[in-house]
Amino acid sequence: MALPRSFFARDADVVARDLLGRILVHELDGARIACRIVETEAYFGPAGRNPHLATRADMPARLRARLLREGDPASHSFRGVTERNRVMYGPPGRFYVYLIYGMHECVNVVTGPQETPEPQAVLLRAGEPVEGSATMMARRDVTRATDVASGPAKLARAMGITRAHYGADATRGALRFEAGAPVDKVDVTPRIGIVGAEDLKLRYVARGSPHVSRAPLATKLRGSRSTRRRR
DNA sequence: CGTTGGATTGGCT
DNA sequence: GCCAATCCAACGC
Repeated sequence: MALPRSFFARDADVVARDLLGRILVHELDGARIACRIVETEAYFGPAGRNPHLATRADMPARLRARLLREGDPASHSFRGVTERNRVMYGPPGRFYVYLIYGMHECVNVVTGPQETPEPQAVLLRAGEPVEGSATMMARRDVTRATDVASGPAKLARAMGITRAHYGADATRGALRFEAGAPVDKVDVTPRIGIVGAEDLKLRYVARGSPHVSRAPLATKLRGSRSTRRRR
């Protein structure tokens, strides 16, 4: 079963959280390749475009106040509509794919209530290969399943997602989401690789998954776990 | 194992 | 011109 439009017609933080455990499928060259989503990040929009957040009693008060007052400066939609981000200003449930660092593509799904449109999206940061893993490993030229889609650009590349999918409907078509099983243990942390909004905790991770992206720098986690030997 | 710098396009000021 | 929601090879220890 594909995830319905209504799934994406909710705020980015809610969708990002709920997307963990869901399946991203791509029917390509007559075969199915699929990943179970294990890491996501939510991106909101500029202040003033999200008045309904005031009614979000379930959102942490500090985060809610911050988004209402200052918006989300780390979002690609923060400075208004442009050629690149226009899909974020459209209806939820469509893919927003962009190029970064001149060579990597990253995939997002547009989210947010349809009645009160806001330019939100959820970045797909990592996945666990569940179908066609051999195809994905070959495409990425890696030998370990945990290296296939453990990062936003890796995920896009492994699954054959490019800017050609920009604006495509995520609820139908060759590239789409299927139900899967939601994850109940989730870690919430600051987003990775951004500057200026490091205090906003909008990254969602399936706790304990070995398929998540690697923290870039000295991520001092108290009680850091011991190193494990590979096989 | 941790850290660093280079790659390389295109969006935006 | 500047530099990004990244990745990985190359180092140093």
